[in-house]
Amino acid sequence: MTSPGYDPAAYPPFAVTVDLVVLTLRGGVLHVLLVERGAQPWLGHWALPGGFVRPEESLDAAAARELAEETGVRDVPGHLEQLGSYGDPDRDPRMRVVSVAYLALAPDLPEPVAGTDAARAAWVPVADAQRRPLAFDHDRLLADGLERARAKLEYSPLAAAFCGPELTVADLRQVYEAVWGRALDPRNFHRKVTGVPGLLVETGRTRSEGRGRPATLYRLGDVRTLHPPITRD
Amino acid sequence: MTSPGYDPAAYPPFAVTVDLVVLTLRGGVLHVLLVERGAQPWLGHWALPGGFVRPEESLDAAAARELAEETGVRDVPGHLEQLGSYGDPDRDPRMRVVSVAYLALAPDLPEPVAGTDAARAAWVPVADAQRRPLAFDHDRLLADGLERARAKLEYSPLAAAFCGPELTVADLRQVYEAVWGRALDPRNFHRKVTGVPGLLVETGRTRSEGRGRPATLYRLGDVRTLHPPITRD
DNA sequence: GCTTATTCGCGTCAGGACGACGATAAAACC
DNA sequence: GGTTTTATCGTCGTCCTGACGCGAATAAGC
Repeated sequence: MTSPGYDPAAYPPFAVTVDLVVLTLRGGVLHVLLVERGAQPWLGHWALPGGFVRPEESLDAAAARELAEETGVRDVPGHLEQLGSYGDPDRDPRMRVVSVAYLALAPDLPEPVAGTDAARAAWVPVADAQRRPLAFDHDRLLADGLERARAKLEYSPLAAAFCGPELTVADLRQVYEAVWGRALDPRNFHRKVTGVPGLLVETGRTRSEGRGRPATLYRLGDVRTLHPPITRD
Repeated sequence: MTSPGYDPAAYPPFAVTVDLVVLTLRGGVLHVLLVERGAQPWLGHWALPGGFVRPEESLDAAAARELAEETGVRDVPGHLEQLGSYGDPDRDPRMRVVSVAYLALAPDLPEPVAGTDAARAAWVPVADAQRRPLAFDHDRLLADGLERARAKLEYSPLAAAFCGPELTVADLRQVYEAVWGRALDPRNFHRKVTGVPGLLVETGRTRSEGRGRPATLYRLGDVRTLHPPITRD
């Protein structure tokens, strides 16, 4: 709530940024979008992409804009949601910064383009990204984003955000296996996914991936929550 | 992430506040803490309590400080977690404000004290609070906080945050019924709650509420997640 | 063409959790 | 003592689960 007696001297202004945890699937492996910092502090370290919120844009709009800029794709398909805010007083030595983190899930995208403030940008396997120390508190942002994604796969159709508009049951299963880091029984997974009413709509066509029986092609239905959920235990 | 070429003219500063959705149980009815605004804008309207984040405190610390100030209790027992951030450009006509919302769950507390910037403060039944238009975008904050609380009761021991250190199964059930707004079968609820390993630890004593058989008194165990969950369907 | 490997999709089975509800236990109230 | 109230335990049929067998439909090798 905004106090009526706002005194700019007593409450110095904050800088507000958005940081993005962008996840995608490349060759069955979960990747996260990272940029290499080209300036102090944390010069040379890998960091999550992000930037300042502009005066006239909402937080969601700022996240969407940054996502498009950093991936080089105009309208990024997939999913974008707020993750949380991180504003410890010493997270940036230069000034007081509050960062609003966003989680993005996208299908496989082309190689990213480095922004003006980054030396380079790349898709990094999540396992590698978690091994190296990231800039600022981005280790925690990444961990929180991963946990959010893992939890949401259980009760939402969000796994489809990693796929194109038409997908097979095996596509979905590959997403779950990559995000959860665990193999799933193809037969039980097939039963559960096709058992959620309204989740998958048959297109009538099939897709052959080379070897094996062709898989039925589905479009995503309009359900928002999975009943019953796909549990991880 | 923070750009090296930060230009204060290009990126005017933001005010950062914390707003609190404080829920408690009073007489079996879910209440939320509201304050009546004593200044423009939204003078005379009810709003969620909150205030500015100070230069040297973290977001969590600011939320805890405001919670203590607005309730008048030094160390508020219960639970406090971040809900999300709300920063639409026009949410406050005076300046660009980003508000970090927090959700607090507390046992029954004394009547609140009005802060300096509020005409008065009161516990308001949630059903009443949702009927009147709250200041700023606080309708949405309240709705989001309620949904978060309802969802978290399913898979976390958070319902105990509404109770004291010693509680009965009926106490817990009353929390679930008040938050979900739905009657639950006492027998099935008892089986489910006592069936979660490590959730409830017997104290060996009982508590009599007047009529009826005395209930076993429990302390909360140290489980973080409920396996299996208490579902609402 | 025939076999083999591979993937897809369906079916079976036992175990566990569910909602609905009957039955018993231990207190207060009349 | 009898009734009411609340707590706790038990039963039953249904549904979801993981483990796993099996046929169907394709590509690759011979």
